[in-house]
Formats: sequence, C-alpha cells, structure tokens
Amino acid sequence: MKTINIKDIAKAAGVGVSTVSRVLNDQPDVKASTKEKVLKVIDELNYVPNNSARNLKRHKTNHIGIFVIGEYSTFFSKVIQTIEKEVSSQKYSIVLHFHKENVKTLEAAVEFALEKRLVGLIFLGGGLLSSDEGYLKQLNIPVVFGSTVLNDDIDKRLYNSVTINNFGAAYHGMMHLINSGHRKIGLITTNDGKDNVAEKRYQAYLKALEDAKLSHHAEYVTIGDYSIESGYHAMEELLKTDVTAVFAIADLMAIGAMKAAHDKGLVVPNDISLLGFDGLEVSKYMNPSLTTIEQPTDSMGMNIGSVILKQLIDEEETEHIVLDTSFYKGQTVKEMKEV
Amino acid sequence: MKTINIKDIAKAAGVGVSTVSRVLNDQPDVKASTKEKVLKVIDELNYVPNNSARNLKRHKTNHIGIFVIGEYSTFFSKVIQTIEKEVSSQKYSIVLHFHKENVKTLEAAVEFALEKRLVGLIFLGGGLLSSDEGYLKQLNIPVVFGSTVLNDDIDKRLYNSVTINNFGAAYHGMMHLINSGHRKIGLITTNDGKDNVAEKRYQAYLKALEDAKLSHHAEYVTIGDYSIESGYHAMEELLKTDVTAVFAIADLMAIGAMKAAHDKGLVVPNDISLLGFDGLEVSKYMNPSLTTIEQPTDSMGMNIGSVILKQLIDEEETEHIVLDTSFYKGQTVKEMKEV
DNA sequence: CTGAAAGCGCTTACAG
DNA sequence: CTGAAAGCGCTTACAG
Repeated sequence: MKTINIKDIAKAAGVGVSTVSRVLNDQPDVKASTKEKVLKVIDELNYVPNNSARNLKRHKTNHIGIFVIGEYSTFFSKVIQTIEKEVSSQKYSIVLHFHKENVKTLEAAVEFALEKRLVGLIFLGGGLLSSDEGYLKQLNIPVVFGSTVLNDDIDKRLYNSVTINNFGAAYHGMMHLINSGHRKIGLITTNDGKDNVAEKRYQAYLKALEDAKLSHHAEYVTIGDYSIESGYHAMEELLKTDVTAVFAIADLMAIGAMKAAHDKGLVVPNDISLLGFDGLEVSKYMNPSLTTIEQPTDSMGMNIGSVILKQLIDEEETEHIVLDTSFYKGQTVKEMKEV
Repeated sequence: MKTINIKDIAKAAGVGVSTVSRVLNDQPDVKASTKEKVLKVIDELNYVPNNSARNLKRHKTNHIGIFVIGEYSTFFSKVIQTIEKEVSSQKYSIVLHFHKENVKTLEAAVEFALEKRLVGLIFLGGGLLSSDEGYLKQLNIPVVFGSTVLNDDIDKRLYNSVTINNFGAAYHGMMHLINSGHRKIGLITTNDGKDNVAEKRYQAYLKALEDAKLSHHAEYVTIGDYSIESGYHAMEELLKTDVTAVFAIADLMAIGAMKAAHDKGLVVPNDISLLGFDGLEVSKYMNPSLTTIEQPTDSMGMNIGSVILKQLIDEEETEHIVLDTSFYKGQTVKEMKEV
C-alpha cells in the first residue's frame, strides 16, 4: 500500500503541487474556491504531509527536546505534562531524554540536539557551569532551563530560564524553624555538586544559622540522594544527635525522615520537627501533614512552555523568570516557645 | 553558517557520497582503509547526518510514540523513564503525548502516529474496546499496550501487551481483608468506563464478596478519580457507613483515605482498615505503612521496551506478557479474629 | 492567483 | 570495493 503524497493530491484536485503546498501551509495567496477544493481532496484521501520531507526543505524539525538531568521526580513529571500540552497546541512535539550523570551534561545535550535536529531544548534540573557557555553557543537554538541553578558568569542572552529562588525560599523555611524556637537544626541534603539546587538550599541553611548566631555542627548535616529511602537513613543518623528539628531539602526525603522518626517511636513534631521542600501533594496528606516550601508546579510548566514558544515563534529576547514559592504550614514543626 | 552534509564529507575524504553513506550505515562492503579515512573526516568536521533526509529515503522515522491515556501517575512516569532508556540504546527516540479524555482515544492515537510518522506506538493506561480493532489495523505499526485492560474480541496478532492480572491481584487483596475477618468492606474506585483497570478491580471486589457470601451494599462503593484528594472525599462518605475496611483501587486514593480517617480522629488500622493498589514507594513510608498490591514498575517498563524493540528489529510475532504482582503486607489491615 | 522546476540531504539499485 | 545518478516528498523562488 503506497502512502499518498502531495502529487496525488494535486492530480486529484486538478491543481499544481505548489498550490497544494500553499493550502497545507495556510498561505494567503490562494483563491478560496481552490483552497476548498484542495482541502476536500485532502480530507477524502486522508492525506497527512510527510514531516521528513517538510523538515528537509525547511532545514528544521518541529521537535522540542526535554532533557531531564539527574533524579526524575514526581515534580518533573507534572512539569513535563504541562509543557507537552502547551507546545503541542502549536504543533510541536516533545522528544524526551533522561540523563543520569552530572558530568558532561551539556555535551550530551548538544549531541541529543544535533541528532534529533531539535528546534528548541528544555533542561529540567541540574545546574549550569561556567564551562557550559561554549556548549550553549554551539547549541544555537532556543534553550530554557527549568528548575536549574544558573551561573551569573554566563551571558544571559544565551538562554532562558524559569526558576525559583532556592536560597531565599530555603532561608525563609529555616527562619520559620528558628523563629519557632529551634536551636539545633539538622539538614538532609544531597551531594549533587556545587551548582545545583541542593547547594543553594544548603547555603541558605548555613546563612540562616549564622544570622541567628547558631553554631554549625558537621554532624547535623547528612547526605541523601532525593529518594525516600535515603531520607530514612539520613534521619537515622540525625536521631543519634541532639537536633530538635530537621530540614530536608526535598519532600521525598522528608517523608523518609518522618518514617524513620516514627519507627524509632518518636512523635512528630513533639519529639522532632520536620521541614520539607517541594510541596508535593502527597506531603499534605502525610500524618501529620508536612510543613514544606511549595514550588509552583503548574506555573513552572506553563512558563517553560510559553517561553520556548515565544522564542520559537516570535524570536523574542531571552527571558529569565523567577517564580514565587509559598510556605505551606503543615503540622510537623513544633513551636518551642513564644516568638 | 552552513551545516555540513554528506557531500562535504565525500569531498574532504576524496570518495563518493555512496561510500560515505555506506560507512554511515555500517555496511560491510567498504575497504577498511577507506572506512577509516571517512570516519576520520566525519569526526574532524563534527558531521551529524540529517535524519529528515534519511527518514525521507527510508520511508520511516526512528520515533516511538508513548501515548499516555487518562491520569498521569507516578507509576507511569517511572515506566516511561525505563522505556526511554531501553529504546534509546537502539537509537530510537521517544515522542510523548498525553491524552486526557477516554473518548476517541484510538482515533487520536492514529492521528498522532500518522503525523509523527511513528514506527512504533506504546499506550500507557486506558482500555481497548472492540470498536478499536479497525484503528489498530489502520495503525499498521507495532503497538504495545502497557497497563491496559485488553479485549478478548480483538485479534491478538494486531498488538502486543504487557499487563498484570488486575482481577486476580485485586481478588487476592480482597481475600486478605476477608480472611482477616472483615465483613463490611468499602470500595473506592473510579468511573473510567467499562474497559479499564478500575472495572477489573471492581469486579474482583464483587466476586470476592460473593464468594465469601457477603452481601453487597451500594453505599459501600464510592467513586474517585485516582487523585489523593478524591480518595479523601470518598473516605469521608464511607466513614458515614459501618464499613470496617476499605479497598482503594489506587494507592494515591488510599493515601487520601487514610488522611480522612486520621482527620476524623480514627486510628488506622484499629478503627478502620485500608488496602491499596499499586505499591508506590511512598505508600510504604506512610504512617502506618499501607498494605497494598504491588505492581512491578521496572519490569513493566523493561518489558514494554524490549517487546517493541523485538517487533521493530526482528519483526517477531506479537507477544502478550502478564507480569506478577506481589502482596505488600503493611500495617493498615487489622486482624479481626483468628483465621 | 497558479504551476513547472530546482533542490533540500540522504539511500540505493546499477554499472563497473 | 566504489561512484554517478535517480528519487524520496516536500517548499519556494520564479515566471506568468
């Protein structure tokens, strides 16, 4: 069974292929009656234009890549879904790729973009190093970093970004713990490397302690890998110290931490307080519900989608959007004294 | 900046384009020294073949579509990640699409496949109706249904599937509740329509009651939409009845249900027992940990990936794989009496 | 407003 | 083992 092509349509409609092409691309200079005739034939013959041929002539595709760096979280999967809805309305398709390691990330991304001939690339997670600038220039297509830690050394005109203020949000959360009377505060973070959200949240932890004139104890800081299980184990370590509150830089780790406390027979927040980061829906349904810093998932996805579309369609200037987080007051932080 | 093409490589290497093409496609009849020379030039000039042109000649792409039907769960996002890893090793790319409604699903999928010129299509979720047979024939590419309720009327040679035994697993779970002494068992299900996993699990609920000679009360059955919140509200309704145990056909709804019980001041499982379905990691970290039926996430993704690759590469016969579930004994089911 | 023709960058018989 | 040439299905100046 031969698939039908533009020539078949032209013949069937009694017009030239150029005219069919013009109709296909919604170009203005076609007589209404001709257009109608062509559309009718297209519909009757169930014709779908061959994208490979179109792309070959146009020297580009309609593929937008999503390059997921590091751990794939519930948070990202929601963001991806929103992005796909946004861009598919403009006939773009989403090509997905997961990249585990943090080394050579941009190099792998450039390869991905070249191989798939992407017209736009969205990064989810990870961090931007100053050494990445060269790759960014090589990419030569609109790039959006979502939920990524950026680098001030890199020319902002080379990329777009949609982020939150990780430092500020984490600092705010820490201040809530401190203002609630906690003086010995543990941290569950990750060791993703320097330029990552974890680092920003860790810095906020240190700064908050410093500003509150609280001393920093190395044994109050533990390392996980964003998984629930790692949060559980990190908490087991922290429970050997005398911390009264723990800040986990991701909700999933906080959930693991809560379980560890429960399994030790402790009551949250009476025996130990807990603060998360992400604002996952499930966190609000924990028992007790997790106090956490909420990221705007839908808004993140919608903004990423609209930024890349603007770049692709209107070729506007690059944009750098910082979204607001909100503090979700759950039931896992105990007020130690009057503030 | 002109992108370099196969002609440039041919010229630079002092060979014909056919020879370059042969090297590119790893064809045998090329002298080793020639091949080496060509590869060197390709590397030096950073040449990446244009997929649109290749696809145009080959009359096909290397795009495998994943068509997600209905609610996008944590479960699916893990499966997608595994599939991507599997197929990208063979140079296939994943094109993602989310489809919300349950009506005209296959019609939309056919359009998706034609537009993107997919060489293979993976469905996640949903159900297969007998009226879909025509669309399946139209598709004319390898199709794999993952976690879908199939239909015995449809010719099994038209598609592949990787599923679990929803009825059996749910029946087993119900029997656990019944054997634990529960006689009044509520259900939180969804109304996805007849051919869906929810329906299978609902049927198992009814059959288990019947086999145990327990009567069926309409008010024991509530409807959610797979979301945590819907589970919460469904449970509020069930708590107005005299049920002693509740089976939620998805973990997320069970999590919502547990919260509703807690918020009413009830203790799980002492006051009310709870059984989930999915085996999400987070369920095991609930307090108390959720008793649930566990789906093999990784295995599901790996099997889907390998089945579609087999079809694409070796053009083997269609396969229908049924994966085992396992019962996860958490702490949410109370033993009412000795069994 | 419309059509004939060139050409995008590949692959693949075909001839040698 | 290798190269010249045709052709995949489109789009786009160009001419009318």
